Amino acid sequence: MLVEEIAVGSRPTPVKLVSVAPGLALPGVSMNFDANEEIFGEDRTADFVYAVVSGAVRTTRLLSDGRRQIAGFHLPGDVFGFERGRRRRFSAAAITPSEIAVVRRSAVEFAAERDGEAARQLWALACRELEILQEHVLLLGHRNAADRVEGFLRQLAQRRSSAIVDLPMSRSDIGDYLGLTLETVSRTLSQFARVKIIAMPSARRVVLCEAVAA
Amino acid sequence: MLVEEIAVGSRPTPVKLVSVAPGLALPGVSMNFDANEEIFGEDRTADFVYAVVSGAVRTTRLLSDGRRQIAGFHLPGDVFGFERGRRRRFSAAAITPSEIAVVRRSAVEFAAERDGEAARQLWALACRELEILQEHVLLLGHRNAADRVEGFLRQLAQRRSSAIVDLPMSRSDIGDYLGLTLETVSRTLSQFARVKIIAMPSARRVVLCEAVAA
DNA sequence: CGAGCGTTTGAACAGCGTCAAAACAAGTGG
DNA sequence: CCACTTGTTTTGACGCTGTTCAAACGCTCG
Repeated sequence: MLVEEIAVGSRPTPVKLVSVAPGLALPGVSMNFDANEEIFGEDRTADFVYAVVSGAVRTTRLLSDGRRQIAGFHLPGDVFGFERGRRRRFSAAAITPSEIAVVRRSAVEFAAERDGEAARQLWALACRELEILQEHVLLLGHRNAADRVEGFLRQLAQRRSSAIVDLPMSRSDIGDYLGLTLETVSRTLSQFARVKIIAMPSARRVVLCEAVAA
Repeated sequence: MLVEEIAVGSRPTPVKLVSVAPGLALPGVSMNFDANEEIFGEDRTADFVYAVVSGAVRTTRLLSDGRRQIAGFHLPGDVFGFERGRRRRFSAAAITPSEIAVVRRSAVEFAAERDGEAARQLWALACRELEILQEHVLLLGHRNAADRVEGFLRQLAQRRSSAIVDLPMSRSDIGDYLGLTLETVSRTLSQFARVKIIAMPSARRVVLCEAVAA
């Protein structure tokens, strides 16, 4: 049965309709992943599509120089794992313990062909991912560390619609996302706190002051 | 009539079916743009979708520090100008004299809802754009200039399926695409030529040696 | 309480950005 | 055909910013 075919992850619930996006329910399962547990690996066959229910996920690629680049952070409501070809071009792992909705790719394609509204929804989802990726490119385009980190915090705040930003990911993750070292990220955050651009009640929580939150 | 509503560009052909992608023809017009002519501007209403027939296009965003980031280069066969919201989040301009197929957005959405195959094609197009953007993020993730420029040349060669790469864009464009200055791009290319990684018959043409083309 | 991991901070170095000038290419008009 | 203009590309010198290497600090959990 389906739940057996999904090798990774643990304790899948039985197949039923899972909500991939508001107004788009597809047959799939909900699975739980531990922190740092791999969801799928590079070069594996891409038979499933995923939606974050709770927690946080990172998609990464190993670079030629041995470093890893984080292609994206995926938060509740985001989908990931779309692929044109048969193989994965990135690997994905849970950052914190996460609940993930898993839908068979063929089920998605089936729905897209049958149901015009579903096709529209899927297209809108892909466009949303496109926009998020475009914003990521803009972040990386900034030449200095301060602008990148500030933009990163802004984006998180905007996606969460809150000036209080929880950082599920480590400094190293943020660095690999922004093309910086973890030390530079740490230093920049400390400096922001020193000049009162942000408050840092703990290392994994940031509060943006009004001027930045805008 | 439609051709009047499209303000920018010149000499639009009458409305007919234009090929947006292999196997996807939609009602639209073909237009010609001069080098550096704007196709659409930031914050304008996003009523059209575009496909490059010939030439080359850049999509850009003005950054807070006054610099501009190039979000993507669009070559023949690429589509651009997809938008979820009503307004453009980037501006687009022709790099060289270009022929562009222009399709009304409502026509695209109409086709997507009616025709399952068209919806599939559109989804595939969006996924393709996603993949190109992901590769762009990977480029920008590299910490040194040499790796970024090398990756850039590799991508162009791969998209063109040729070791001979024509660069329609200026050094400044490449810099804004890679998050580098035009001087660094120029220096890096010169260095590549010096150590015979590439040959540069002219400033706008690069030939990759076998070891790099792979 | 101690072990282990993530974070912070420091000091020295290297690479890229900045500023500036020269070389080059392409087009214009005498 | 050549002098002149304009825009792009190349190259040089210098300073700053982020990386690198290293050590100390502070959580969290056994």
